[in-house]
Amino acid sequence: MDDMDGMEKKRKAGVTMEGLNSSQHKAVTHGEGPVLVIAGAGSGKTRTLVHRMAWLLDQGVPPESILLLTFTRRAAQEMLHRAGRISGQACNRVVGGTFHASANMLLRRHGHHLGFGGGFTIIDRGDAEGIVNLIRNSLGLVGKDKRFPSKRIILNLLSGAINKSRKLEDLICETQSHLIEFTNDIIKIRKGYEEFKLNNALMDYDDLLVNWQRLLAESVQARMEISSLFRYILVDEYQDTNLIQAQIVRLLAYGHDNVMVVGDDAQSIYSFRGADFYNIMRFPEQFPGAEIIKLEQNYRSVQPILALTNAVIAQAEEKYTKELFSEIEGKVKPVVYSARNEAGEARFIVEKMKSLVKAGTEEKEIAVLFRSGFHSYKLEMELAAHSLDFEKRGGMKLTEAAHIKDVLSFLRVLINKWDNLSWNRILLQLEKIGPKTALKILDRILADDEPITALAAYKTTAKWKGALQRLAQAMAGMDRLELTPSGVFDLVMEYYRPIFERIYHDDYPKRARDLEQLKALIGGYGDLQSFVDDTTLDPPENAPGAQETAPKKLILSTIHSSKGLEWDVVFVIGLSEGRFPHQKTLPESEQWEEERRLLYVAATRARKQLFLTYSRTIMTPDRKFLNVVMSPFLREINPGLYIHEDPAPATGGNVFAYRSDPESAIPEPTPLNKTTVQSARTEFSKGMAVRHPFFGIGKVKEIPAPRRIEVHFDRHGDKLLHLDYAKLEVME
DNA sequence: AGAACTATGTTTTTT
DNA sequence: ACATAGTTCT
Repeated sequence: MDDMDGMEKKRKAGVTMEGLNSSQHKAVTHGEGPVLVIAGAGSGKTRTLVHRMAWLLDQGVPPESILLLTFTRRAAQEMLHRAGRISGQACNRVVGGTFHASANMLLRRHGHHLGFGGGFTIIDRGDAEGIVNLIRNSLGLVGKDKRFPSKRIILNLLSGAINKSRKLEDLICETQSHLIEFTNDIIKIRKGYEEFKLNNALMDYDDLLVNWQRLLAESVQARMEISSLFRYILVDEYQDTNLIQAQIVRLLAYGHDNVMVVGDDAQSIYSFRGADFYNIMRFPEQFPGAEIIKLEQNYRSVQPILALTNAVIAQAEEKYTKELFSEIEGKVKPVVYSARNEAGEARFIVEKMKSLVKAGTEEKEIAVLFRSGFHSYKLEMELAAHSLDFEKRGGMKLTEAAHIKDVLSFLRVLINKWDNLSWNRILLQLEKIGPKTALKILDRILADDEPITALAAYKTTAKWKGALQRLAQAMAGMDRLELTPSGVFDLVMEYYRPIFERIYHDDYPKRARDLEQLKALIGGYGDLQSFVDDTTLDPPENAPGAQETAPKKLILSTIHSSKGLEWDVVFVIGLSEGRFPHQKTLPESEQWEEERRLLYVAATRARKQLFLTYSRTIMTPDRKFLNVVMSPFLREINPGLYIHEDPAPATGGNVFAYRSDPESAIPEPTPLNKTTVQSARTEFSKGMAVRHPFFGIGKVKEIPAPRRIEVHFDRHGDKLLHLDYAKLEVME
């Protein structure tokens, strides 16, 4: 990075191509027409795009005719910044961002206002309460019908449908058909959904893209206008696009086909969100005459790390064959560490970290990656105990926090007075008003032409009447057009602060800082409508003007959020069976393959040193200990590719199904030993009835140690067994 | 009796 | 943050 800084500073005009290999150079200087860059991890995909951007600018292409589509807003900013340094030109006129942000901007420009003016509501997890209540209410199933699906099921169905659906009608239809499976009362459900559909136009992230796609597909004029506006289109992480996004790219390039997409099929990890890596395969069909450039040299990792990551991905069922190689010197093999328990795993990591830091590694060059957010809890505690500072990524977003949503609902109601979900949220904040009462109030006021006035006039003898009046008064005060967004915000806070301090009495000072941040954000907007649109679709992380602060701390991150980043030292933790891949994943499924790619993404983040750790015992949801083995993805790999550190080797028992053969360079994977997996997954607890092939039927008496079990057998008395040896079956 | 509130346990990944 | 069960309020 540093040498590149120097290189970029040295030049004033004329893009330098130093440090690019011939394939990259070819991609960068490709003048016109479609290009597909298929590239491995760490092969300089993003660098190629950055250099192309700089090169285009250097050729005299005006910045505003370049459209840069990336996966995250942060990635776009980073790329624009770098291209600016290389070309010596300001890139702030290049349009860059996520698909959603660009869609929002372009649609606004074409007068297709999105957001809440039309009564659309974005669904997310936090809105579950409102949605489910609306459904239940419209079905007349208030707290009676036990057969009615739970909130969780409805939500899962909705989000499942969202990921796949193209149109609102499909969404409703699909959810409805799933709901029918869960209930026997088809007519009721249908009727309820019809009403639900009428009252609540649902809009999800993909619908925004559909709007964009429709605009481009249906209006030749819009298509012409936009495609002549953006003469060069660059797309990063193309394997993470969904079908609509691919269509949008196709339509955007109408007439000129100057599209360059880069991607790696082996790094496709977002299928649960609708991403389809076949988009990469289909690119040449969509853009006839597309040039395909492969980047196979890795510029990130040392060869031993690459050997291991290659082995991980070599097991994939379906892939473009790419054998990555690296010329970066280094002999340190990745380390696989088997800990006895999670505490041991955490201790190992902290100790290693401390010695690395002592030896001169900067803390910001170390990252810990894991499958799910909660896998790092133990480690977080251990780090805190050693007063090591860290930044956790992949947690909650600013706009997902409850208190931020509270404030946003006021703003949303001001934009759309019939936004029932936001109203619902506001009403629930009042004491003595719960879901039922809120619905009753909503029923009345949403039927009115002026909900706020109707609220003020709401007749009731209940104790909360005063609170309702104060709310109505405050809302009426906010609902004035001459107010600036900041002005509205201040009024909201004036009303909301006492409520805020009551609801979050535990930790409101901490949450108050988020509200300050929101205030700063809102200050950058001229009108409330755009603010509400933007925060809903693609929330900006920082207030305008706030410096993007490069973290100086050690990073803990979910693998998903680590995409596209790299560190000198990477720890991938929680590589136990049942934890990675995620428990519900079935072998030989699409999902299984995606989990494997996830491990690949994680391991390829490392430049110099890679640690893969797992614990032999994990805690189950019901606080029982579960004996587990190494993740199947690691068991498939030739142990010669890593150093196995094992402070307490499992005695007996073939933990590693893989039989190493030092002679064969690329070994055949041994199929997983199903019985081992089975017994490893079985959990035992006190009082459980079990069967032993020789001792017969018995009852678990005690579990003295993680791998030991004491059983009282009907005929043979008490026996202390070792789980590695004993073939115990659980009786149902 | 029904609604609101409190306490407790669990949690896949996210533009 | 959500689900669920159990308790208190109206």
